[in-house]
Amino acid sequence: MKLFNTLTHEREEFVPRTPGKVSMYTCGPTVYHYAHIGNLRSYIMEDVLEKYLRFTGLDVKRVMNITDVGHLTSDGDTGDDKMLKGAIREHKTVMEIADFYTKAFFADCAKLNIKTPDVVQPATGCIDEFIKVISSLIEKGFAYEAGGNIYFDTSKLKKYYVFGDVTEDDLEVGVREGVEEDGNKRNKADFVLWFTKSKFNDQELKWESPWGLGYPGWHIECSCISMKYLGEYLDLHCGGIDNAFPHHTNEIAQSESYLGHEWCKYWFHVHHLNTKNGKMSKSKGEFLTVSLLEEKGYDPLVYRLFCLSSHYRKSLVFSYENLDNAAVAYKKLVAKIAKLTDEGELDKAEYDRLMKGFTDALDNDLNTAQGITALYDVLKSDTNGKTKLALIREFEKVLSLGLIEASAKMNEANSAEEDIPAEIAELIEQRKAARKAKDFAAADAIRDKIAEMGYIVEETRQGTKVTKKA
RNA sequence: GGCGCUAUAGCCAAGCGGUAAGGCGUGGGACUGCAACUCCCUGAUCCCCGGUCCGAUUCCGGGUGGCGCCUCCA
Repeated sequence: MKLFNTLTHEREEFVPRTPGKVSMYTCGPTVYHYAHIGNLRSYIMEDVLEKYLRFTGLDVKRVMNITDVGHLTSDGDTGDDKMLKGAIREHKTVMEIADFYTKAFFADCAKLNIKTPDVVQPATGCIDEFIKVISSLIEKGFAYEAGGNIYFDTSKLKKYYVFGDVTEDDLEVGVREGVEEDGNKRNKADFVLWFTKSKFNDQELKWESPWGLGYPGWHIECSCISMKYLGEYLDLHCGGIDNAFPHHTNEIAQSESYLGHEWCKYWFHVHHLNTKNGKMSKSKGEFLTVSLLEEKGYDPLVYRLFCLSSHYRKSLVFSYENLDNAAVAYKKLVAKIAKLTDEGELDKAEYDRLMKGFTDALDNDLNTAQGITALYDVLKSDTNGKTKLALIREFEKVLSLGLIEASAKMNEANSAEEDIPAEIAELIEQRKAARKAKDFAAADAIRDKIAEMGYIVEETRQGTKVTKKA
């Protein structure tokens, strides 16, 4: 398959280093608050990528970190610790906060049919690895101590800004409000590997290190966790586009300096979910969660469909109007699939043709929008139900929209007339009689009454249909 | 200011040199007591200006707009 590689700015054929095997790393959440649906867009698209790689027969090992320490609101020694802030906000300990929001994150993922990675590693579980790598970086001359902290020296690199053609002078410092420069740094782009001097006397999580009691910087965890589980070479690193700089740039700097060779070949970045006012972000305050969508009556999988109907490398504007659009499309899709039966012989030629439509789409830089179209093409084909269902089941291994399950549920609801309470059944009989007598006012009144009792009456081509309200 | 991504119908969106997929909505129709469901029909000189080419939405150059990053972010 072809993937756009942020490192080269080109669509490249994805060729893993070891034939048949893929080592894949994903930057996980900082567990100081709920994930919002913008965060989850990235995880949805990465999930599709992982599943498609598996679909094509590759053996994927995927690792994700959980940031539960060291993520400051600024990368100098000045920012607040996000975890600590969360703990203060909720009057809990940092570890309680981490535990709570880690669980919440995976619960949201489960609702969105996002598979849990093979390895999930909290940063606090790898302190020894961090110390090992930082020590080596100091030894090799890539890191220095200043003001009690250990910094990575970006001036020692041949090339630091790997994702864009920039020099240090091009960068404006303090563009964002509230960012202070750390005077300990030798170079503007240097970043902290290990903190010992911190203005937080109440920093709860501290570890012994050769440089004193302290805690790790944010960037070091991803490099170390990746290397611990996936070795010296990484095929694919994923994350949100906002992490390209500085986070991923710093990861590359420290990893390659430590290893002495190229580290990761392909970089996959998902673009943002925006509102009319720009990027949805936690620091701006207002943000949408999966639970909130559920409260408003949306199936989380409708949001997944919404994400899949756009390309991952395009910013996507969220609005309820757009989500409603997806909700209707989802419902219709499910209804169409529910009508299919597993009858007939598999039509091999048509199966292959339609399958090709799907794989061509996904092979083309994970074009999920086109993949959804391939799904519609299946439904519109004049082939038999067996062939269609076989294809849909295969597509669903990648799309994971829960279409088969939802259509089965729909069929169940349709055939569950025996579960209708006797009083409802009685009303339906009354309504039938009223309709027969052309007393439509009475019939409509009864229908309203039934609706109040939680059931929906519809006249279909097959006759009166009664379903329980969702 | 620098760097990156992007610009296609009311909305979402595909398209990778040979004269514009798909979804939602709208309007019309079939069906229906009504409604819902379902089915059929319905819409675009592809941001602008140059260039390359027999031919450009597609490639190149230059604009303009949107979004992102430039030490919190997925």
